[in-house]
Amino acid sequence: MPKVVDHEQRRARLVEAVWALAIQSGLEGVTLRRVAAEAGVSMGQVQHYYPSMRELVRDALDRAVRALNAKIEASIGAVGAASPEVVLRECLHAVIALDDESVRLTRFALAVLGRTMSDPAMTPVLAPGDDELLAFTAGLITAARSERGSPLRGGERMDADISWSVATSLGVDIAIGHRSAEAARSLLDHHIERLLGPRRGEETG
Amino acid sequence: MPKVVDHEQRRARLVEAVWALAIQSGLEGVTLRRVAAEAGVSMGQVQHYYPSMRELVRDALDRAVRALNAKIEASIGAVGAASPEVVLRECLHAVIALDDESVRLTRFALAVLGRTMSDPAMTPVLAPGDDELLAFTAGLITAARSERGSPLRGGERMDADISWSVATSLGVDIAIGHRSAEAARSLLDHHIERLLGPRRGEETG
DNA sequence: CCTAATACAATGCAAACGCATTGCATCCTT
DNA sequence: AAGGATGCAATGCGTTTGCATTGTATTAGG
Repeated sequence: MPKVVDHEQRRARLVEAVWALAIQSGLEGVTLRRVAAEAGVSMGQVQHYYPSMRELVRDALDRAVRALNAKIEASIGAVGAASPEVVLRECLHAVIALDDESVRLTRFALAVLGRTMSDPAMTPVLAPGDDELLAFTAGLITAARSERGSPLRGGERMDADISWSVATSLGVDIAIGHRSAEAARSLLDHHIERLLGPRRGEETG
Repeated sequence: MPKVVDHEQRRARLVEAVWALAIQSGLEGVTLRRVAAEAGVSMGQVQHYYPSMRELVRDALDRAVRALNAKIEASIGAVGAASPEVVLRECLHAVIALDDESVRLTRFALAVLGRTMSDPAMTPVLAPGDDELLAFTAGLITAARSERGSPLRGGERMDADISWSVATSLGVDIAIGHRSAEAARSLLDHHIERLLGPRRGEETG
């Protein structure tokens, strides 16, 4: 019965505005009026789609995290069937191979993290790797090691956990400008090399 | 000529109030009036010691970072002269051995990080390990490895960089409640073990 | 065509904000 | 004792905030 519009598109536009504002002037710079202005719509429209500021930011964070995950999963899926080592490398590198959009999203997520801590309802969305992901990664490490002929020592699960920590930490460093992408990449390569150990027959000293 | 008071104590009290407010309700919850109330003083006093909100938060961040570093350096200094491996372990563990106060400070620093990105004047205070620290740590790693009789492969500088990333990343995880202290500790131990390699004569597989 | 529901747009409002100003009490200096 | 600098308390101001309310245009169903 009403005017028919694309709700999804409206929300996406508003959230986009929130991202832009938060990145350029901090989360404190995100107000209903400014979001409306940035999106080029009226304040009434913002209120129509989000009952409160809180909900707006919440959805913006939610969409940012989803978008980031989607990008990572896409680049992982792109490698297709390959050796465990290649897949592992792609997984970890995907986290730090941030295009401009990903940097924006990461920065936004980081900006929200501060507020997040005092708002338990928002926390879960930023939780670290789940059990499933760690188990999968541990499997990759095990396979890659045995493929290299490198000795297994157990603790691959911990190795996986640490590797994700390293990758995300480097990703954050890139996003906030504390590291260049190349520096992060070579660090991650170094980590993976140490992680998988020497190839069969390779000298170690 | 004026009333004589302990300026340092006043500022410390105000900054303490900022920390408390920021942790419990986010940085947005830090206002001049609330800081005054939390510190149990008048708003006039807050203004007297800090010309603007910005300066207040800036000093609060500065003091938080200093306090954190002081704690870490203290626990490192406590080990005195010891083997490189012991010193190295202490250095890295110091970052994740957070007492309640350190957790508060870390959380605060994290809360400010969001705003920081849009305020370049504040950024440097949160910069990662400097060259000096990395060189020192790389030296420890080299020494610890040779003490173990573990082969050197070069790249100790990168190993040092990665190790600090792991430690700080774990520290952050603890502070925001994504990991327990024990879990972080065993992960860090695992990392160090892999980092230093097998002891002479030890089986690897 | 009529009606009701929807999608806004416009405006209003109380609260809260940072900061400026003012006034007074205190204490050292002379 | 006088005087001036300082430490603060109190209050006021103009702006901005999130949100509520109200009004209006649009369109599907009857």
